[in-house]
Parts: sequence; C-alpha cells; structure tokens
Amino acid sequence: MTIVPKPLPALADTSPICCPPLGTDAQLGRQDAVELAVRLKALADPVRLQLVAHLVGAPDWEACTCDLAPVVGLTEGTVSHHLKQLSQAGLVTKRRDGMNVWYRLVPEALTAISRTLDPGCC
Amino acid sequence: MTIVPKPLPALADTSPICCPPLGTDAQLGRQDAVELAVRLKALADPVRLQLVAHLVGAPDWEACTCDLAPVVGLTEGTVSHHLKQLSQAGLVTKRRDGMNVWYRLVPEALTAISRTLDPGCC
DNA sequence: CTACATATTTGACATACGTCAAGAAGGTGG
DNA sequence: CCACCTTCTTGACGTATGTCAAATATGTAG
Repeated sequence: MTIVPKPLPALADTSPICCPPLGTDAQLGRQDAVELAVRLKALADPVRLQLVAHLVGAPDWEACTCDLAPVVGLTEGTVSHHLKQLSQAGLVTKRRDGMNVWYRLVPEALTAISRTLDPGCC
Repeated sequence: MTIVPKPLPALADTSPICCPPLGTDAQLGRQDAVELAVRLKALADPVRLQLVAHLVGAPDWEACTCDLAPVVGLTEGTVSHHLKQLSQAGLVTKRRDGMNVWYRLVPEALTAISRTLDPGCC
C-alpha cells in the first residue's frame, strides 16, 4: 500500500487532538495515530529539522530554496524534496515570487504538535 | 553507515536544546539535529504513538508487553521491537518483574521534546 | 526567440523500516 | 529435569526513505 499524498486536514482542525492523544481518557485511535505520525515523521529528519530551525531564525520566517540548500549542504533537488514533505505536513507554506520560491514556517503547526505531545498540557 | 545504537545522552541533558533548536539565535548544528531527529523518529510511528498513549493512561504510566500487544493488534515480537526503540530513545524505561517486563513512560522526555518544538516557548 | 537562473521532477541506487514466523532466552512451578 | 509462560532475537520479505545526477519546468532579461 503506497501512501497517497492525500492532503492532511489543516492543522487547526487537529487542535482537538491536542492533549487527548497523550491525555488521560483518550485512547488515541488508529486513525489519529496515523495522522500525528505523518506530521512527526515530517520533522523526524536532521535535514528537515535544520531547515525548520533556519526558518525560525529567518526574517519573517521565510527563505527561498537557494538560501536553504547551502544551509544543509545538499543538492537543491534534495532540499526541494524535503521542503515538499514539510509542506505536505502543513509545517511550511510555499509562495512563488519571480524566479524564487519562498518557504515560510507555519509556527502554529509546530505549536500544535508540541502541545499534543506534552503530557502535562491541559 | 549503519546507525549504531549508541545510547543517547539522558534527556535531562538535552534541556539546553529546549527552544534553541527552534529558537531565534541558535542555528541547530548538524549534531543536535541528528539527536533530536532520533528522538522524534521514535515517536513518528502510529504503533509507537498508540503505545505511548496507552502508557499515559495506564496506572503508574506502566504496562507489560502482554498488555500492550493487544492494544495495537500486532505480534508480541513486533511490539517488543517497537518498545525497544522507545526505550533507546529514552521515552520509556523497562523493568523486569518475574515473567513480565514492565515498560514505564518517562514523561519528562515527552515534555522535553514538546518544549523543544514550541517556537513560542521561552 | 534565446540565453540564463531558480525550482522541481524523474530514475536509479543503497539503506532503513515494519512486519511476521520461528526459534532462543529468561523465569516459574511441578 | 521438564513443562510452561512471557519476552526477546533472528532471518526473511516487501516497502519506504534519502540522496544524487540529469532532465524538465517556471520565470527573467537581452
């Protein structure tokens, strides 16, 4: 079974998942677990973490591919591949401006994942 | 290059990583990124998320393999494999008691990861 | 239209991952 | 010692992942 790149529901929609997954009464059904895993998987790579970290420090949380490739020292093709994964997970948005494509971090996405994981939350 | 199962530094040691990785001034070096990725990868799987969620709801955050296997509906061997990964990532500890092996969640580990990810933190 | 610059996709490759069945290890009780 | 229970490891299998080089798209400027 190949993973169809079906668009994930907007991260705002998953806020109910916040805490429940690791909360006391929720059993975290298979479906929720898969969704959360998809988002975590997008983050669970050294290269993508460095990309995200760079975006956090970038002005307006934004950078183009040509800026990001040198940061991680990989081919632009490979970086594009990673950015696509981050984008599909809803962690960044892309925007074309002339020859450049700018990727911007979606901080709420990170916050949502963060809250979901914290057992002390809520 | 195979990933040697070198024991990760205790999670408490990574608290300095909290926020910095996604904080404003830190560039998140390659090494830190790899470490954080290892921990996130341990969580980035539906089965392991369900196991963790079950532990959160379990009395004393503890359960044995025989209890956990039915939760995810997989072979005990497979579940053992997943628990090993969680253990190596420092997310759970294991303890033998007679014939049973009890796995206990390390909530600080989850909290540490959670704080590290939250861009609004600190 | 042509030349160039940035970005993405494709194809190929090696490696890592999740799963099971079967066997081995660790522990209990006759 | 033997039978049994729980857990872990091993070997095998298919699939997913990260990477590059090369080809293709997308956009700008002569």
